Amino acid sequence: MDIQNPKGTRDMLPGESQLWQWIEQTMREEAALAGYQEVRTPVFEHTELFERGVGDTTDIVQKEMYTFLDKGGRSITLKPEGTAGAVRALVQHKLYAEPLPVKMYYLNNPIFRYENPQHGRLREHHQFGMECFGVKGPTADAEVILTVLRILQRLGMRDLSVKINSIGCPACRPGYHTALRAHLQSHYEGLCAQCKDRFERNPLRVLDCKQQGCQAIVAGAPSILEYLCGECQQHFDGLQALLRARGIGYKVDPGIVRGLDYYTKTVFEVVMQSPRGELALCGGGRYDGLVEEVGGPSLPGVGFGIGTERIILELNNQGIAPPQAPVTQVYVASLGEEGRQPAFQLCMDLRALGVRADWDHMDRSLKAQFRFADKQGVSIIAILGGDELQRGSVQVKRMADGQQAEHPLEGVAATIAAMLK
RNA sequence: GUGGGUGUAGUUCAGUGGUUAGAGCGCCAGAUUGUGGCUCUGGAAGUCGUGGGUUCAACUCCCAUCACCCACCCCA
Repeated sequence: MDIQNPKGTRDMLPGESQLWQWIEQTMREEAALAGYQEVRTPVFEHTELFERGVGDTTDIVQKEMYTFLDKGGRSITLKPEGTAGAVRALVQHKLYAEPLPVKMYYLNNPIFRYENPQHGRLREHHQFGMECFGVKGPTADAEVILTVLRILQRLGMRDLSVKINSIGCPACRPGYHTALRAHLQSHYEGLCAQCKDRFERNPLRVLDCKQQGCQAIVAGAPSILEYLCGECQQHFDGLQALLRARGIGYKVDPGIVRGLDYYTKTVFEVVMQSPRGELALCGGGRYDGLVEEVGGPSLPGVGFGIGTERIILELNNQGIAPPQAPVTQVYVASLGEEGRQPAFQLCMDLRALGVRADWDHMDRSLKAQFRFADKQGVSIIAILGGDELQRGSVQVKRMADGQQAEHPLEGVAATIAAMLK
């Protein structure tokens, strides 16, 4: 029996849950402030959804999906990204018939990609994402970008950069493809093997090749921004005006292209400086053709996904920890057989008053109970010994200053609860 | 998928062929009668990742395998 979690997965242990819950609460609150409601879709979908939605020329679909046949012979795939499932739900349940826009978010959906694990890269990770459907103009683009920035800011992060780009639409991208191909064609021999392949399938992806030779060729390539049609240009200008109006220090980077085929017009990334260079924290953009591609009406959309494990990486890099609530506030120490039941009773009374209370389950010595309670960070210990029980009272000790007083057992739960305020 | 590194108590790590494998931290217990943090003392705890092989003898050398870390690739 191999007791080991599968490669590329991680356990979230009890000691980390406060961190996750703090992040999740921040996400929920900011999404709610922007009028987004939670959607939960299945962990797996029909493979075809991703082949059509994400695009079957992408690396994700070509080599990174967890795909298998179920017992009914259906081809099933574990979600490799968050948007397609949300779009499928929107189309299937005809949410677009509701007043527009339709705004939804998903919170820590597990995302699966079969890759070699590395720094900030797992086979199962978790994403928060927001999707806004039905808005053609750049206000929605700005809204989702600003919301993710607010979340990161509220978590206390500094020095994150926002990069935006426009990759055009079906009207203007072909013109750019032609121009880009023409440029790459004249330097074809200098391209790496992979880029020669990209040249055929998706020349845009040559732009973010890291090979030196390709970089040099790309440096001289035409920029997509010179080929945007009027509508795309106007959209991009509009987005930038909105970001500037909010004082967002973004950078236009014609090199960001994104690894999913569904994007149109706006694409963006929020990038962190890891010790080994840049790592994308958040990626997103506009996908005006996706709803239709999945079988719905022609409906524009824009959204992003952000990896929670990467947020945690960056929080650790920046030395940020959540406000810690003590696991236990009040510890009820008892001595011997006769103290056990009164301790249990007092503890339950405290819990009924909303106090995090616990007692000794381990039959430890009083000293050990104190040590244990102190390690839990409790602020009050109530002591039930033989002497106190005879007098119908209980000792209440405040850990911070060591002050201790005897109170009648009757009504002491309320007294303690009041002391915590 | 390709290449490099690592894998020894709960944890961080020492230990490179030869008795019962060690340390810090953590854990448990004690330091006079029923009281935490500091200190001192003691204790428990290890299939040396796993499986083969070489050898009189393997944590140590060789091979395979698994996992982790790093690079490429790509991305959250």
